[in-house]
Amino acid sequence: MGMGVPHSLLIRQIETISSLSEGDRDAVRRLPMRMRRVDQNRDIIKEGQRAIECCLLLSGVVCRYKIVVGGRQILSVHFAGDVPDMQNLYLERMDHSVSAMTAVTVAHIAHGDLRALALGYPALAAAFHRQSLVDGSIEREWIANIGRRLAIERVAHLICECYERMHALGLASGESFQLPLTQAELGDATGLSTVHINRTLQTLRNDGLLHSDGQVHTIVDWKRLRDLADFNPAYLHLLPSAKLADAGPI
Amino acid sequence: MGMGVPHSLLIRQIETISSLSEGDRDAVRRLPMRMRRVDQNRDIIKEGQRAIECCLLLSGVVCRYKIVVGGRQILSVHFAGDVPDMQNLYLERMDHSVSAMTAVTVAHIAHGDLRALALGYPALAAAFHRQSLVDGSIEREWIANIGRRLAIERVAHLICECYERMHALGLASGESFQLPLTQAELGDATGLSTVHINRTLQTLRNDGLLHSDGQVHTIVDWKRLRDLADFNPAYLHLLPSAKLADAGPI
DNA sequence: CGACAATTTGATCTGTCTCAACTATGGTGG
DNA sequence: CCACCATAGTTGAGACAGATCAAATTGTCG
Repeated sequence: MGMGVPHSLLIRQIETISSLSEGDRDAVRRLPMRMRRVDQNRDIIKEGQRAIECCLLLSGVVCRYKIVVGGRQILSVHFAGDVPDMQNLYLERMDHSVSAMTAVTVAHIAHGDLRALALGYPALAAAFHRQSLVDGSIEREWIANIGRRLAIERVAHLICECYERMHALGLASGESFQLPLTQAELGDATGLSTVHINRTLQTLRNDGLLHSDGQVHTIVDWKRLRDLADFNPAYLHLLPSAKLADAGPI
Repeated sequence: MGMGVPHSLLIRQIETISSLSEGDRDAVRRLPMRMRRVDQNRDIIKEGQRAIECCLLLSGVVCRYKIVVGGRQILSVHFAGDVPDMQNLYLERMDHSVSAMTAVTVAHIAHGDLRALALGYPALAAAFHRQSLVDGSIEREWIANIGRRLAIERVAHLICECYERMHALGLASGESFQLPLTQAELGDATGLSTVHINRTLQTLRNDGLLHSDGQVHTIVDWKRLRDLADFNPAYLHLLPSAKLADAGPI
């Protein structure tokens, strides 16, 4: 009860975008959590359902997605430490589904406990609010990415974003990182077909920007990749302490 | 002091998605507001700026947008009663710009006053939070719209959304409504070119779904338009009292 | 080894873009 | 009051990014 690894993970995540006092951190450490394991490709919660708890991702990767007539659209990707369904704290019904892209472990936190926390600790209420605003900011960047960029720029941008966010969460270091998405899933995230993702990754590799081998991606030329993607990490609203150095790791 | 039209407008907007008590409404009525007029096509706030106040839209239409190498991408459209920049209550820097699509009047509300309100009235804090979550929900639907739907479906979906939202705000009644966007702006909102918007609107008209004449759009066959667009208004998270009847106005 | 999922390749097709010209439409100043 | 100009809408022709379809290849795991 309390003080566990899950609580530290949550605190770490919150502190990538908000500052907390020791009292705030202690309050988070007292949050009751219920662990659960979810298999790969299983939905954690489905569109239309109503939820009574949020889920903190402890390990693995999940995505949020919608099914429309044109196929599946992935809306966001989340890593260990993220709370992908913070939104249903104040919206009764899910307007999208959350799915495990790998086998994952999650910690469920009751809405009641989170709301009580928000009432007693305004800084945490603001941090939760801020968290959902950052999610919104990332969603807006995805709108622009899908709406106005070419395939190669879209893919490069998604890679840059995941790279930067995983660094902030301590899930990547150096120029290689593991992003467990299939090419079909990369397509669903960027609004492209699987075949075109395949060809686009080959182009990125031939151009000497990125080397992708299965789920392991190696940044070959960060500066040129960033320029191609038109990637400006400001929209992630990371605190300075969580950012990559400007010049990047290369 | 207070009790003005702007305050009623804000209350009406909040009540399309959250329930308030009389005490909450009174607190909103005491909010100090500073009116301002903005010309068409002027930015109200620009990407990168830091803001110390939110703006409540009193009349006219504004959009949020980003400029990327591929052009401009409109991220959302807002009508009288909306607070398009609720987000910068907890994020220092704008990650996008807000622009007046028509001549508009706005009421600025200081962040300090809003934060004080949120502290004293938890229901309002939740309503503000809920507001930004609904904005996020709409953004996610736009991702799916742009990423996975054909041009004609995208345009139809945007029209359905604006129609439904304007009804909820009391800005439209019957089957005709005025949406003051040029075809170029419709293109920027849907990730399409101006020329293709033009042809798509003609197709919608020839198919007997929608008749657009300048900025006045007339729903000719709501059911078929909704079906084509794959439009399900659940993502707007409107309270029952603000919804269109299921069958729609036709 | 067999089976199944993921990746890769080739060929063809098609939505949508781009470019360019032309036509309303409306506002402004001479 | 009209000539002018800017803005928005319309049309046509051609180009191209990316989709689709189908098959082959590779990888993975029981």
